[in-house]
Amino acid sequence: MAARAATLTDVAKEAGVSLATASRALNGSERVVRAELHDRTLAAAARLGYTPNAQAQSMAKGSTDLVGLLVNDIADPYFSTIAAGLATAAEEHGLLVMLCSTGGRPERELELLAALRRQRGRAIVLAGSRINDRAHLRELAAHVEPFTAAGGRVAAISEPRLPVDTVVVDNRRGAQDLAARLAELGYRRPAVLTGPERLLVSRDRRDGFLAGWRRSASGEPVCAAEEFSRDGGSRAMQRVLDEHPDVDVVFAINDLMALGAMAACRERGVRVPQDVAVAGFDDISTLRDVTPGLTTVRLPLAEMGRMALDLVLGEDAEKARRRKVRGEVVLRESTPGR
Amino acid sequence: MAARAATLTDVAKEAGVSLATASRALNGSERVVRAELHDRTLAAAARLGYTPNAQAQSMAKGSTDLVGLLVNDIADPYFSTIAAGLATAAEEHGLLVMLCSTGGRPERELELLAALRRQRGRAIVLAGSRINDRAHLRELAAHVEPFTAAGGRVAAISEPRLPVDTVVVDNRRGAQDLAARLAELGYRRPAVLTGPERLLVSRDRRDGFLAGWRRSASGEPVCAAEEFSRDGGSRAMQRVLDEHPDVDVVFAINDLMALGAMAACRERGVRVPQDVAVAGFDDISTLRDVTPGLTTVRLPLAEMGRMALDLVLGEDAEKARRRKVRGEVVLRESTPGR
DNA sequence: CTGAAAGCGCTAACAC
DNA sequence: GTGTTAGCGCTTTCAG
Repeated sequence: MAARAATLTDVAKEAGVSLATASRALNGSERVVRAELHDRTLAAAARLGYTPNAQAQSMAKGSTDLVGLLVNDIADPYFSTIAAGLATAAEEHGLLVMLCSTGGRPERELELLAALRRQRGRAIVLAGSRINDRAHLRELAAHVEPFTAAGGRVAAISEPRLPVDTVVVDNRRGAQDLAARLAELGYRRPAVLTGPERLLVSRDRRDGFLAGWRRSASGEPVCAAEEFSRDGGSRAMQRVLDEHPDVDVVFAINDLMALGAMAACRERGVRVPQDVAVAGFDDISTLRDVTPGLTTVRLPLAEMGRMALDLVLGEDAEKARRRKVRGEVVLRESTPGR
Repeated sequence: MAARAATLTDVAKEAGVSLATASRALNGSERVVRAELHDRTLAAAARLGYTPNAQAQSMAKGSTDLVGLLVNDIADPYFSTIAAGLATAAEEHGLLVMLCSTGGRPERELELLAALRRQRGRAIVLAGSRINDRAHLRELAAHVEPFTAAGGRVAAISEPRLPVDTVVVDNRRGAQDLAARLAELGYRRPAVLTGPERLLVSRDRRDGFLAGWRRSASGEPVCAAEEFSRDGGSRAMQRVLDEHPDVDVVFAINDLMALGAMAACRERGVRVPQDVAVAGFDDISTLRDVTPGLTTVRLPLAEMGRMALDLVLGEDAEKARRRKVRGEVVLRESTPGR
């Protein structure tokens, strides 16, 4: 066993035609091959269980139909929704998506970017928050530059820190709008549950919220930083409950953290929204049915994946283009107002 | 622009060494190359922004470090969790995962399987329920067979319908156990919310539940089939509420459908669990915090991804091996008992 | 330890 | 129309 896979040469021999003819019949342009030879070739291919070798094909023609997608964590619904959107768009273009998950580790991000470069895909999409680390950014750029110089295309879905096309989420603005709405609803003692300081998403959303709050109401929000996850949200909420029991509304930097926060409240016997209101960010679809309904800032996640692919497949506009995405505040029962 | 990427030949020339030496220094075994030439080569490579061409490499050495993963829907947490588990395991083996999402369309599954074959990956993992369709199964097998015959490995995470290694989830057993527990809790008028009949997961879970129920209590469960999703669950629940308002417990074939069912109850003013109890299947992690806590059958999703990779990388045991996975009933507040 | 040269499977000129 | 042949970028004998 482990016999080698049938090659085009095998097929050509089996069909009694030349290599070139076999290639044309199987993978090349239509009509050029006489019907009889065409059929004979196809029959031979079927008999041999032949499948073209994509590696060899793309070497010979110097181009692939692969696009790489790099995400922080594929198990996170934020990224899996983006991935799904991008995959759908890719299918329409006949492209194959190579999806890699970095687990949020910067070194791994570099490794995977390198791996994607090696695959010589047509394009690479980087989804996932940039971190505030010049050295890492420089290394990233060092990979991106030769790739684009060689004709590869790169886009990012994140803060615009790299010299590539990027789908920019207006995190500040979204959080700011949310803060304004919450202040309007009569809340006065806010807390912000953030992720690690180095994550730009986290920083932007917090800063946006603070700005929006200061503009609309008095009372400085308290902040608690934890891991960027459901459990982080839970821990952050517990700290807030311990240290600032009078807080009346909590903004968690994303829905997952908000989920953890709500769970923490439940465990402590703190009622949401009667005792404390909770809001998140992203509008993860599986979370739309939690109770009480979670107020959040809706992001068009799947659409963002599609936009990134469009950017990366579109005209090469020399300069790094920006496509801005705005979040829309969605008020639900978790913030009924006072 | 669009200058071609630097090749090994370029590097060799730049470093003033032979192609073979450059190859050895950059990608081959260590020590064989004298330190000086080694360094000179690396320097040249860095200067040129050289990255090996993986396609060419794997052509030359006749093997890849790609493994393909085919899932129904990457946006579904069931699959994204499996994918994450598999990706983690793949990383440990230095393998790259090529993730493809079929959207549940059988034709697309075939197309993507073919694409994965073309990529000549080392292995392919098929995750996702098989459907009850002999023709489709035959076509699938027709792709799998030549791939394995040529030394490729294939594993499935699903019902064992294909002649390949498979991680088999004991859906019947899990549902059966759940039924027994619910009967024990005193429920007497059950309903089952299923997906399309052709989906084997759906069928197995329903049949398991029915069997378990009949063994433990009287009263035949009513069934409602809808789409295999949150919205399907909602619709199915509405129908049950309309046609069998006396139902006291509902088993939804998976957590997503259960979520939809709970939402439908809320909209109708039917209280869960006071008026009707609800249970799901899978134990999706983001759904562990819904209220009331959802009774379900826990599946080790990430672990299943890892197991599939182990199978596919392990000794080729000639015969299609089976690794059975059992679900564990997790009782939560959505089924407090009567 | 280093270099020359033969492929890996396929496409794309280029001839016939 | 169809066949021949020269690469695509790299690894790997096989000689030196």
